[in-house]
Amino acid sequence: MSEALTDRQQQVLDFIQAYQREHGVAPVLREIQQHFGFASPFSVQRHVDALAQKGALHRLAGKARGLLHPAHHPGDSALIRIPLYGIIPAGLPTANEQEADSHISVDATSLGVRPDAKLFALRVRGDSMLGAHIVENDVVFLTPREPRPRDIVAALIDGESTLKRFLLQRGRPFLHAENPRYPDLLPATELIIQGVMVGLLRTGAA
Amino acid sequence: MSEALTDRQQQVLDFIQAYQREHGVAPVLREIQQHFGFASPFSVQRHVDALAQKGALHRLAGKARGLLHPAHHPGDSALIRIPLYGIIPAGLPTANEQEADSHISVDATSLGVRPDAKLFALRVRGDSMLGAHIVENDVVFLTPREPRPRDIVAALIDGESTLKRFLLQRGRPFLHAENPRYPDLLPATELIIQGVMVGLLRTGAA
DNA sequence: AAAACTAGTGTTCAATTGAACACATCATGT
DNA sequence: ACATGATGTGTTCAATTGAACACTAGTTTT
Repeated sequence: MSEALTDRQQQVLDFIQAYQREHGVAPVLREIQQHFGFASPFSVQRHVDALAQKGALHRLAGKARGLLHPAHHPGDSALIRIPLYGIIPAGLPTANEQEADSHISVDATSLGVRPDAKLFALRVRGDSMLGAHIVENDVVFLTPREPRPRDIVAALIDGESTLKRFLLQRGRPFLHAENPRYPDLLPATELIIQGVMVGLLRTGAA
Repeated sequence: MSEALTDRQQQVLDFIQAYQREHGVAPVLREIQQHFGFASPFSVQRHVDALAQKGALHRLAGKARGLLHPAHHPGDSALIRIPLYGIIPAGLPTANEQEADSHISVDATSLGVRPDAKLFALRVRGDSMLGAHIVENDVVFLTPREPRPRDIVAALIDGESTLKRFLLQRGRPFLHAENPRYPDLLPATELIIQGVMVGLLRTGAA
């Protein structure tokens, strides 16, 4: 479907990509013109037209800076900025992202979540979820929502948040630590479920 | 440092964010105006000015669609784009990122690597590294460099890349699968080490 | 040699779009 | 009462910027 690009077209495409990364917005036709030293904006115009026709570029006709990389497509490369808490404070960490220790940026599609998902992250302490292959210092991504059975959740127990697996037994919710050294079942009533695990990031090797 | 936003300013900021996600470019002042039903573009202008002054928004003065999220800042978020391969082909996957299945964007600091690090990613097949708490469908991040003892490496064995732990025994390099069901030691000579694991991303819960 | 394609020049026009000013309203606090 | 600030209206201006046309030149294809 997408025909091969000519050398010049590839160069223009590369420049647009680089410009977007550096400035956060698409370049204007005249900026491309300047970069290549063209004497006329029309040269750029036709290269861009060609790129759009070959599907290598999506553009918003008539709109300023409407050059969009297919890769940078709506939704596609939507980065989400996830606040990382050492210990999740009591209450839901919704509004005040300021108090986060730091932030992690990941693109939504790689994490398999919606681009507008409200996530927060928690650094794992201890080995209570070793059986689920979650080790100390792992960073788990969580989203506040109602847990479903077998979800891994962050629950607030004794003022500290802990990772547990959310289970149903005889129709009643329980929390289960995936490590035989920990109490097997805790009644999940009266407990605050802060979030459901949707992903994990580990740095370094094991 | 950043003062509190008024209700209206927050609404405007939210709209800009939503618009960017949906269209890939920032909205134009008049588009914001329409969305809120303002009769005058100047209202928007002052909200945006206020947002910029409070640091909630970065803008390119005079440029069309120059409304930038601080999160989307240039330089600030040293994002690295990591090509994800299903199966790493023979040879080092350096230049041709084009053949990657997809890309994952993560900020370098969160991964604990240098911003100019050349990484690639590999989706884990099988359970050969279960002992290191790496499970099927995990995505491991690797960098091409000389392995050190106890590093987890991707090695090319029989035309397929496999994760193993790199060990020294009696001064000689060996590869070790962290799973008793797999052959314990393989001589690491004559094998191509494609990369050393520097991180891991898991989507979904366990 | 003719046709087709890529690349570029010079120029013009109009739509898009950011910026500015003066004035009005409402709430808040002094 | 008075000042202050947030919010909104109407209007005007100028810079930014995409789109178009006519013409030239080199290369490849037919």
